Amino acid sequence: MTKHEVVNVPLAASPAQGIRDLAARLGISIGTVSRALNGRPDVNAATRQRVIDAARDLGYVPQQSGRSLRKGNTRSVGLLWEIPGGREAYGEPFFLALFGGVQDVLAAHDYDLVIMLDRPKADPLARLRRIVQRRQVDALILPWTRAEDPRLDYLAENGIPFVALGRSLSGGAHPWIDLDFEAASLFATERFVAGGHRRIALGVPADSLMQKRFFVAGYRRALAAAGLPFDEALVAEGAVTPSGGYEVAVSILALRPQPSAIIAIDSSMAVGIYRRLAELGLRCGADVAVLGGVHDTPISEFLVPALTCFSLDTAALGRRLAEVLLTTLDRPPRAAPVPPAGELWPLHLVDRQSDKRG
Amino acid sequence: MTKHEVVNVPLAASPAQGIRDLAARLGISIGTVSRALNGRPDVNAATRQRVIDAARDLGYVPQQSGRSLRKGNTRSVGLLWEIPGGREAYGEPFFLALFGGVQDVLAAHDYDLVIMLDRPKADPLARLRRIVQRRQVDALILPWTRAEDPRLDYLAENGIPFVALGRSLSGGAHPWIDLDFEAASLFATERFVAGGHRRIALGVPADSLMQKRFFVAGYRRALAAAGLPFDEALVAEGAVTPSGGYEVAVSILALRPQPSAIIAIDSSMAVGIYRRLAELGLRCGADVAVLGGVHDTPISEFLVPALTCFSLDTAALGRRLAEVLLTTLDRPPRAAPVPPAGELWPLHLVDRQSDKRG
DNA sequence: CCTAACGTCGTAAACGTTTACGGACCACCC
DNA sequence: GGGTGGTCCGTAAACGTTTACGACGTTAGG
Repeated sequence: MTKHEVVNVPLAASPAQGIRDLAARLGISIGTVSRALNGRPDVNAATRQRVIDAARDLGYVPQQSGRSLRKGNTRSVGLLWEIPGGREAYGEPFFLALFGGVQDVLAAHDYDLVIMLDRPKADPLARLRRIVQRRQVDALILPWTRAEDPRLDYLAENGIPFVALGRSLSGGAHPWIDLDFEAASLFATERFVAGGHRRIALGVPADSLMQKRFFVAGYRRALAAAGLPFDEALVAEGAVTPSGGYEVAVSILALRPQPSAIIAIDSSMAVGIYRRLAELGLRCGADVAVLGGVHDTPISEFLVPALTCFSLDTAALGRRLAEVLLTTLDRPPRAAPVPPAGELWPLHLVDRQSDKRG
Repeated sequence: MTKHEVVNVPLAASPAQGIRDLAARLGISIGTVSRALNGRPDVNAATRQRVIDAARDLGYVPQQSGRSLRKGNTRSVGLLWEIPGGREAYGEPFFLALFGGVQDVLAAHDYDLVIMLDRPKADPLARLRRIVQRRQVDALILPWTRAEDPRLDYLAENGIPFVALGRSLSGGAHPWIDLDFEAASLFATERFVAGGHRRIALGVPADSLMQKRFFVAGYRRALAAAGLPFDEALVAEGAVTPSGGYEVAVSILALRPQPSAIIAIDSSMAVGIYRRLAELGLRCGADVAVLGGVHDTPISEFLVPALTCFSLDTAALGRRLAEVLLTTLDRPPRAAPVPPAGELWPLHLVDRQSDKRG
């Protein structure tokens, strides 16, 4: 029995479980198989092709646990997403498009995106710590930072690469991407002032999200520039949901003199605002102008009247988040670290009917 | 230097990276540390407590890759979720509540839920295969089965435990949970017939989801029982989104004689239907009755008029999915296999205004 | 013809953990 | 005092993969 005969033996049909199996069937060593599949230079072109073909035919794919144990990384990026216990939750349509964008870029670089859900708990770091200590992911994406956000400090201390969606007061220098809520509310308020509105109300979330600060700041700047007084009662807090919008509208529309315009921070509040207006016999647009804030979800366009709101390319935002993460992740070990930078994304007004008299 | 002195040495403050570190600091072997942390019986109670305390203080958590390499499992359950490339996507509010329920039960059993996104591709099995072959998860949850669903066959062939959300024509016996769409549309149609409606239209998705079959089947049964003819033109197809609902309404309301009632399969179509009605000067309820199908999302309640639709405890459904999976997953290796069973969950009508004349 | 260089591949040692196995020690009972 | 049994713990071998290292054969250069 010569070597040639061994080599030409047809490969068995049953799937190969491990690299040893594959190597045995090809009559070569596991080291060569691994090198061939990993694109190392020191393997004969013909051998490499044989290995690749055999792996395809037998359905061999390296097992992740062995691979990451040896290499010390997982080639996956985590996204830890906190959802409240109740039935309503914030930002779903928005997030799906966002995650899709992240996924596309990561997949192109052979990274996996793993989304993990978390419930609000006494210790906000508990789950994050477990993920980091178990080394389940190589890097993290943190959606919606809060004003004081211990997650940022924790990740920075432990040297885990991450990118934050939103700015924060805590944490040192780290890459972030945020939407320019301040410019958006500034623009919206100026627009209403120019349209003759004098009492303009704001709908914002009740929690400590950074968004809220910036949104109110832009509003105040516009008022000040127009010489209008800032009335605390005009800033109403509620959940970023239809029911939250409803509550916001209830409190705002009970004020006297009644405000003539409402700017919500997020368009998901709009449905609730519309309902309250209808209950009071007020026409949206003609009697009270409504501007729907950020996120041009599929709903905005089909409401009656169609909702004027702010839009951005959500999938592009997701792609960019992934790209930023990859610049710190996929670089040679001894390369100079990239300075962490922030990006402020503009929001564009989608001009529809809900803010118009006609 | 006696043993006692070694034992009483205070533990260093820097975090322990591996089990060897922890063992060295405690002056015991790594085997004992592992046994202590894994709750094995053959370890002294005092020693166990020392180990647990030290692990807590030093922040030691076993690294996942080593653990799963040795044990042959990952203690995580995957959920592969296909999202279309466009901006709109189906069922987000519904899914978030569902996933939350899954997460809660899995976490209670010390399993991780990892959600992975996928784009529709030429080979619908590509991603699934990679996940299975890399052994990234121990089991899978498959949302929304199609009539012919190769994913089910693939998982069954490879012996991967899974539970499907929805029934299917393909695949052998496997556990599933489905919503009783047939009973729902039967009930809704009967209700409209009893209310005097004679031309009742249906809005269903364009793809091959099993839901659609059952939904149309219930509708036809109710019509037949009432002696009403089945008119194919009354079944309109569209995406399960506001814009899909709009398109469905456009085609339905152009029919002559005009239908007096519309039953959508999913409440997310309702916003688009409402808009089309408004454009035609028709009053929702008074002129055309609308029934919103499944999923009582936060939006349904706040639409004007409030949407009558079907509801179910989505979080409970998610919890049940996880429980079903765990019965096949968390049992001793040599126990008798549980016979795969299916569960059909009823849908309850939430009675609001959109289907009423008044 | 000797040496160096090169291309290709096999060998074996890691990575961090769990666990089968056996050994040390003690207590107990005939 | 010699078993016997039990408790507790250390040793070492896995799990599947990647990769440093060295070996082998060939070629080129002197």
